[in-house]
Amino acid sequence: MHFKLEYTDNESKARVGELHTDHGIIETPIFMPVGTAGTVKGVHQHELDEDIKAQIILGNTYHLFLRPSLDVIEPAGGLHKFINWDKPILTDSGGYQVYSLSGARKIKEEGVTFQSHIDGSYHMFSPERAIDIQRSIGADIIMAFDECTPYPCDYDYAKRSMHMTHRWLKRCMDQMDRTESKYGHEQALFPIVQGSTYDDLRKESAETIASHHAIGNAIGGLSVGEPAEELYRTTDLVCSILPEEKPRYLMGVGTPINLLECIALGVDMFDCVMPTRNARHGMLFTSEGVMNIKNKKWEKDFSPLDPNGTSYVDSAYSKAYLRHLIHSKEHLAVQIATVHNLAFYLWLVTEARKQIKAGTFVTWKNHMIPKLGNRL
RNA sequence: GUGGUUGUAGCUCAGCUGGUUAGAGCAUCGGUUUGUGGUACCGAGGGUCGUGGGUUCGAGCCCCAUCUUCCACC
Repeated sequence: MHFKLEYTDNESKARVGELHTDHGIIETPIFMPVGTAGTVKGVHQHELDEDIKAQIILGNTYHLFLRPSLDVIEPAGGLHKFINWDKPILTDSGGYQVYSLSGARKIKEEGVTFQSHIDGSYHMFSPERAIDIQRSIGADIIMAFDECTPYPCDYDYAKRSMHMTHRWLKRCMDQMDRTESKYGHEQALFPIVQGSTYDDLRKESAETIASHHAIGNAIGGLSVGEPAEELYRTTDLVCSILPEEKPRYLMGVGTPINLLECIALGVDMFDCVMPTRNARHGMLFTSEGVMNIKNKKWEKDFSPLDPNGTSYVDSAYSKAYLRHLIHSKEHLAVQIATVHNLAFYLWLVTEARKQIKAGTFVTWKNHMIPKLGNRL
């Protein structure tokens, strides 16, 4: 696997590149739809490919490990075959679940013991175990096992946690060296920068991560409730230290505005549950702003869902119809809204890519951001 | 016709022996959601307690009349 940096913007730190994997090329900047349990909720794999134009999707180690479990994924031939998706997959290591399931887990140097949310059974994830599981799942990009600290987080805790994440990274890398891919394609480990919102910790963490010369690097521990200015300041600082020639993945971000602002800071890859989760609750993202399709004002609006939208659902269905489906809790509502939101997110990053190559990115971004914040 | 039964928010219903501004679920309206424990969560609006009298310091609760729901009997 390798990354080819193709263009760098003159007016910002935005870049255009290609990440070559054994399952195909990912054109950056890219947004990666989240498919926690082996599915991007509500959409078919062929829709992901043909309508949404996703180039890579996420899976989740914690969730897939508990269900269906490796006993099913391994004999299936790995996650790609199991779910019928032959483009790249990235798996999160379960580090975020350690954070989000904070009620039912215990963190130690050796690893994390936690209780299954499904049947209450006890399990232990160590850095070594997280790598082994991700080998069995077979993702192209596998994430280091880290601790994602909450916001706010006191300095001493953030510092100790960051150092443990660094030690865990070393153990992840050693385990990568001791093992090999199970399904014949290359798997790359991305390490994760931590350090909460403390500049000196972020600097130290970014330098440590950079020193490992991984194929790509990730920024974690953000978009956990901090103000947008903190997100941008920290991302800017970390990007200035991470190597130019390697892809940068900002984990868990974000809103359409977050994406454009962070692309301008030099981020290449994003993932976020926002377009999929919010779709299920009736919030649609469009190039003219966000729309709560549940609102009464759409009741008799029979115009296309999004006249500027790129996916077939945007012209095939009306606002009034989607409102009706959402209110009726119909399954088709989830499908339409999710296809729309993901297609919009993919359009946004693809358009950003074009604008960077054309040298018009900053002008375009400044034109888009006020619109993206509108409430329709 | 007689006896009993019922009437409280748009809907289904709680409201203990009468005691502050009458509650819930659903529905409606609005908001939240950032490496997915999310068909989730938060908030708001909405009732002259069938109607009219009466008893009482005080009535959704007690009494009378009347209308209404359902049941049984003639």
